Amino acid sequence: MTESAADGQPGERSVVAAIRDAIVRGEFVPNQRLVEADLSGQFAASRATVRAALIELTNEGLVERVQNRGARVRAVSLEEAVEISEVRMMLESLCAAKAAERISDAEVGELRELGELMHQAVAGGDVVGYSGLNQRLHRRVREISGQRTAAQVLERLRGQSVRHQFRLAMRPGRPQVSLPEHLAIIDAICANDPARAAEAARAHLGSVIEALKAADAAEVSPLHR
Amino acid sequence: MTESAADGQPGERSVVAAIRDAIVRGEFVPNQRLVEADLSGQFAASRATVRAALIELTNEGLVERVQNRGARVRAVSLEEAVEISEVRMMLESLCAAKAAERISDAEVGELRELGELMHQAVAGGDVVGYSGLNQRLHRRVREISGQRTAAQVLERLRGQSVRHQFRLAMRPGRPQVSLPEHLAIIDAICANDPARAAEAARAHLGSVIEALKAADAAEVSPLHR
DNA sequence: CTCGACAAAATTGTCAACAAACGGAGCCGG
DNA sequence: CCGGCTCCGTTTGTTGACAATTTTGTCGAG
Repeated sequence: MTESAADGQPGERSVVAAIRDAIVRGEFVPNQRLVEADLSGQFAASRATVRAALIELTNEGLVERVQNRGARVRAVSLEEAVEISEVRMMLESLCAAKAAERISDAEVGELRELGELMHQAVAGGDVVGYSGLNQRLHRRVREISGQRTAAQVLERLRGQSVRHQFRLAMRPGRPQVSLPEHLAIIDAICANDPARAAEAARAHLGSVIEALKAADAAEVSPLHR
Repeated sequence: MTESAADGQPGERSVVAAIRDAIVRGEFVPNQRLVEADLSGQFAASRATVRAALIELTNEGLVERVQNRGARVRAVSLEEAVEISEVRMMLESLCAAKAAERISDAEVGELRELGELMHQAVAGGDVVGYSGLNQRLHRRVREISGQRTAAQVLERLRGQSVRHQFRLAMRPGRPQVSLPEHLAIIDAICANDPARAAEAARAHLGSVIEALKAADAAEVSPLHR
C-alpha cells in the first residue's frame, strides 16, 4: 500500500513535499478536492500547515484555489500541455546552448554515459527506466547550463506536465523516436556547439508537441480504427 | 506620506497585493526584514494572513524566507537580472511570434496607437510615461499571443526585475535606443510576420541585457571618468 | 413533478494564544 | 583582555477555536 500517514517530521516543508508527491504520483487525481481538514488528518499536521502547503502548491501550478471554495488538484488540458511544451522548447534550447558553452570534461563523460544508458534502456525495452533517464538528462543539462532562473521555471513546469509526459513515454514507438533526438542534444552539447545544441533541443520539444497532439487524438477515439 | 494603514478590506488577497505593491514601489527596500507582527499591524490583518501572503510572495520570487529566520525582500543581483532577461528574450520572442499569427484588426490599431504614444513620449522627454507605455506594450503583446503559460511566467519575472528595469529606463539616452526596437516589434506583429516579430523581440531583449551590464558598470564606479 | 426558498452541514477564512528556535547581551572563568 | 556560556528578548512555527461563506438537503407551493 502507498499509505502516506507515516511521517516522521510533520514540518511545513515535509507536508508540501508529501502532497506534491501524492499529486505527481497520481494518488490524488485531477480535479479531486483537497479539503484542508482531511489532509490535516492524513499527514498529521495542523490545518494551518496544510493551508500553507496548499498556497505554495498553488503557485507551483499543481493545485487550484478559489475564494471560499477550497482547493483541488489542477487538471492540465492538452492545450495547456502544448503551451507548457512550447515554453519548454524556448527555455530548454537556451539551457542547452549555455550548457554547450560551459560544460566541463567530467560532465562530458557524465552526459555521454547517460546517453549510453538511455540507448541500452530503449534496446532492452525498459520504458520506465528510459523515462527516468530522460528526466535525469534534462535536469543535468539545466544544472550544467548555470541558468538558475530558467532551471527554476522549467522545474515548475515539469511538475505540471508530468502526467502528460508519462502518458507520452508509455506510447509504443515513442522511445525509438525520442532517443536519437536526445542523443543529438548530448552530442551538440559535448561538442561545445551552442547553436546546434539549441536547435537539437528545439527539434526535440517540437517532436514532443507533435506527439502530444497525436497521442491525444488517438486516445480520444481509440475505437474509430 | 505613503501610509498604507488605510485599507478597507483586509482580506488575504488584498494583503498580498498591498505587500507586493510596497515592494515593487520601493517602499520596502531589498534585504529589508519583513517581520510578520509588524506587517500585521501595518496592514490591519492577522499574523496568519500576513504569513500566507509572505508564502505566496516567496513563490513569486519577491520575498526570501529561511527556516525560523523570517522573511526579507529578495535582492536580485545583476547576474540574476541578466538571467531573467535571457529568459524573457526567449519567452517574449515566442509571444511576439504567436501574437503576429493571431492578432486581429482592432488589435493592430491598438498596437499602432501605442507605438505612436511611445514615440510622442520619447519626443517629449516623458521618461516615466514612456516606461509605463513600455510595460503596457509588453503586456498587450503577451495577451494577444494567447500563450497564457508564457504570459504567467513573464509576469512573475517582471515583478522580480522591476527595479532593474526602472533604473535602466532612467538612464539618459536609453529611450532613444529602445524606441525603434519597440516599433520594430510592433511593425512585425502588425504585419503578421512571426519570424520577424520573434527576431525583433530577441534583438530588443539582447539590447536590454547589454544595457543592464553597461548601466551596472557605470554605476559601480561613476567617478572613474 | 419541478421550482424556489429556507435551513442545516460542511468548509474555508480569520484570529488570538502557546511553544520552539534563533540572536544577542551580559556574565563568568581563564 | 578575551573566549565561552548562560539567560533573555524577539520572532517564527504551530495549535485550537470562532466567524463567515458556500454547498447540500429538505420542504412546500404551484
